[in-house]
Amino acid sequence: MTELTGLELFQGLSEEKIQEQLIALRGQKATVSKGSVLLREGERTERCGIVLSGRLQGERVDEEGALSVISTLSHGMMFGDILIFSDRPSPVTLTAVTESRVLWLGPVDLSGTDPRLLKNLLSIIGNEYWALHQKIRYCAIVSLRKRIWTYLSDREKKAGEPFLLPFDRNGMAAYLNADRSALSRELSRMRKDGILEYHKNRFRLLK
Amino acid sequence: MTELTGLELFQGLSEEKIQEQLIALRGQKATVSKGSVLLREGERTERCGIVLSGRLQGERVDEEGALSVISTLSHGMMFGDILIFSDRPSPVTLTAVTESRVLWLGPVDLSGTDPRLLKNLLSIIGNEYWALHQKIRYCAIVSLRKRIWTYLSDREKKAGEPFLLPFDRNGMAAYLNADRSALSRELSRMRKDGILEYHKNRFRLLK
DNA sequence: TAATATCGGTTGCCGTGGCAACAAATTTGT
DNA sequence: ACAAATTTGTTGCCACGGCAACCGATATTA
Repeated sequence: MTELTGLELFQGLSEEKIQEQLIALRGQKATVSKGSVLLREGERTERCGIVLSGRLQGERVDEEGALSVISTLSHGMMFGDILIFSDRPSPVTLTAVTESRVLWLGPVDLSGTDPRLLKNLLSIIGNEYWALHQKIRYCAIVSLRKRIWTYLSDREKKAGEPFLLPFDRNGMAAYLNADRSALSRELSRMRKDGILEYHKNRFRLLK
Repeated sequence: MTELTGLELFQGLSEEKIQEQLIALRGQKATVSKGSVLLREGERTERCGIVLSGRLQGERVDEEGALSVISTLSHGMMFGDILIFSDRPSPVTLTAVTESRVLWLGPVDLSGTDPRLLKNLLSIIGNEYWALHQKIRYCAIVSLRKRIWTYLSDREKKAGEPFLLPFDRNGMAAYLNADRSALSRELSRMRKDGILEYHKNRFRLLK
């Protein structure tokens, strides 16, 4: 169970306290297979969760069937946490991109939770809210090249020099709200212009 | 002070309880003049607030100077609430579109707040998160006409038959991430095609 | 009421990028 | 190792919509 002590939600709690809270929060681990759906767009949920391993993806398909990727979740990240206290249904479908292990939590009773945990939760929520604003920032950029560049720059700032994206080209296009072939074309142009190098999902920005 | 009892944050609290919490939350009312800035993009804040009257707008200007409107806030809506518990800076600049009155709250000490108020806060946060997802949904629609239509449909669902938008054309374009003249053109076409009527910011959808 | 500013509509130009179709490269399964 | 499937790159076409420029209408101030 020591794999839980590193999670942001449990920051500042002792091992024993975590175990205690885990019971109060009705925590239980589960393994989900690649492609399975954890949460469906439009459905209410009383449970949230934390990714222990693997990768999840928040996505939505419009009426024409076009896929739009909203977020990707990897180790330590939470999902559904903002929704369980509201009566709103999930705005995205949460899918496992790879086989993953998750810690399910809930239904949550606020009165039983440690105030430190609550503080951690609010901080996590702030981060998710921030990430969503980033996504909006990308969306708002009209020029595809600038959109790509802004996104890659942000990733580089976070991950440093040559970095990996959590996407294949389809996913990247779906996240950046672009046509896949247009994305490929623009990446080629940018490479030809000498402002970046890449191979598959490994990128390095020049200049 | 009875104007506070209707606010979502104070739902379920008695008048006296509200007064008590107001002190704990360091609440104070203020009037802000049209055009003034309540919160600047990139700055941290320890205070949040509730709109009592008037209208605020969350916006951002990109490096080319193009304005992008992220959200509009009117009576009863909160701002900054998600940020005060996280170390993230504000992703938007919050501006008063009209002269407005706001109730400032904070710095907030979690331990001093009523659990019902906390529950209300989490519900409000859920709604804001949801609204941001709506905004992303609009952003993700490539066709301008469909983007406009989706937005207007949502407004109609909420407000019914002929409804008013909280925008002039510039604001509407900035919210829908479009060029103003392109928006005007498309609205004209849609009117000619007989799928909507409008005059200034009053709209009615047909079909 | 004239003068000025703001706001909304219209139109021509033309580049970006969506779309489709195909080819090459890489991965997966048997 | 071969075949099938998936992923990625390339290219031609062309429409959507950004951009600029202009005009009329409405609102604001002197």
